[in-house]
Amino acid sequence: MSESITAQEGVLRELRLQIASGKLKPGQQVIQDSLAASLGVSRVPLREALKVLEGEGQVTYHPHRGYFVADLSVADLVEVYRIRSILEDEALRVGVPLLTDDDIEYLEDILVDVEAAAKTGNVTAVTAANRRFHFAIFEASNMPRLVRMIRNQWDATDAYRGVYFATSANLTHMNTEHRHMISALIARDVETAIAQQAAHRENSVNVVSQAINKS
Amino acid sequence: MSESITAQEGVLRELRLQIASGKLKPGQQVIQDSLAASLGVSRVPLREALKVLEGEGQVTYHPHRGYFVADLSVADLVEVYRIRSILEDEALRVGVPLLTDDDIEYLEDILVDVEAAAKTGNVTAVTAANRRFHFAIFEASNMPRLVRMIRNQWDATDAYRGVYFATSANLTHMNTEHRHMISALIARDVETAIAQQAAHRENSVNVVSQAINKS
DNA sequence: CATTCCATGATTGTATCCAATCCGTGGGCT
DNA sequence: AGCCCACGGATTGGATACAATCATGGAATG
Repeated sequence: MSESITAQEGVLRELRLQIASGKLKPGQQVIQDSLAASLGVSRVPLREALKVLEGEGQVTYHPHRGYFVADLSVADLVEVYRIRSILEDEALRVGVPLLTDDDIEYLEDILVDVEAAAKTGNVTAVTAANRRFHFAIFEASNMPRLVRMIRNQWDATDAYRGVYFATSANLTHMNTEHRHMISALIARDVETAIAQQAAHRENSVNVVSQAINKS
Repeated sequence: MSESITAQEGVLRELRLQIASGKLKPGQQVIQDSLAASLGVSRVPLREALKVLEGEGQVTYHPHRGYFVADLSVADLVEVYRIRSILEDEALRVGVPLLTDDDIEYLEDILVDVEAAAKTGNVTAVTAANRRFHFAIFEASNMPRLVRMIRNQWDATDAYRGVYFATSANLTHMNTEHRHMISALIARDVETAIAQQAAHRENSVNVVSQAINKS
């Protein structure tokens, strides 16, 4: 039998997808009645899922007026990336020295997935695999709270990330970065890993800030 | 007329108090029916408030089994304080140079409140004023997301903080620390401020870890 | 005696209903 | 015309009712 899941969890997953895919656009109000209906549930589990997203900063909430998909200002964007950088630096500083050879092997397996996905050009698959790669590294820190905070920051900009991985130049660039990163990890070279991760953020922030400026 | 507030907001405030005061003990299951009844609301707003607390790590949630007041392990505690330290360092590094003379004056006003509260020995008042002091500093960073993350980390250990401010020696110590801190702020001396804040955390972690070990 | 199974009560999950609030709109007044 | 207020539709907030799930304990079985 497939995993018995609560409606609320399913709703949460679906909402994340709709925000990341742009089906729910930044600034837009979430009309609970119609959204709940379109998801095939009542408003109760939907509202609980929205509370979770509110805590992550993916939506904002105004009492008696409802939930709105978060609309980041440039200042918000700068803050999110600054926070990402201090959190990710810490995760790498702690985690890289703890990497086992098995961990490295696992990371290389993920890289194979990423590159395979890149060949097919399936943007969703690339995005997911890229994420798995970076978070597998962060998780080596053994700091689950820290990793969750980093994940929240990534999610916060999902609505703007757009189609970065849709052009082959960007895909090639990503692969190069990943290869540099894994070399640093094999050498357990913390500082290079941190620098590499910073470069990765640099690309990301450029894509996202363009998306924000367009809107 | 006083602020019209939603039930859910009131419930959230009350839950925070009950967790911080130990009325809801770490590890204990939250029985929604009875708690909702004791708060005079139905389960719907209670559940939404619990979702918020779950996002902050104050309670844990197991589908179909319910919510439990978070019970920190020593490893969790270490992680929370490590995260606090990187977040607070950043807030000070950004915020201290931005402090205006007005800000400093405001901080001194708060310190007067803290010391007045200390004289009365009202633990709740001291705790609240102490918190106001530290967060007023953090807020100088103009990084609301960062400040919120720091606040979450403070909240995470509220259930264990106990009666630190109940002994006069500790109160005296706190006042001394605050005076050192404000000197550093007046001098816009980032590094000393960071060191002072680290010392403050050091006290805190000792208190909290004792509380965890007792349980 | 240990183990499995099921019945049962306790608790959570969700749908539905109604109340409270907000917001736009239009009529009346100056 | 411009302003104010009352009203009505749209939407959210919360209470209640019921369904789904889980945990407990005791009976049946080996």
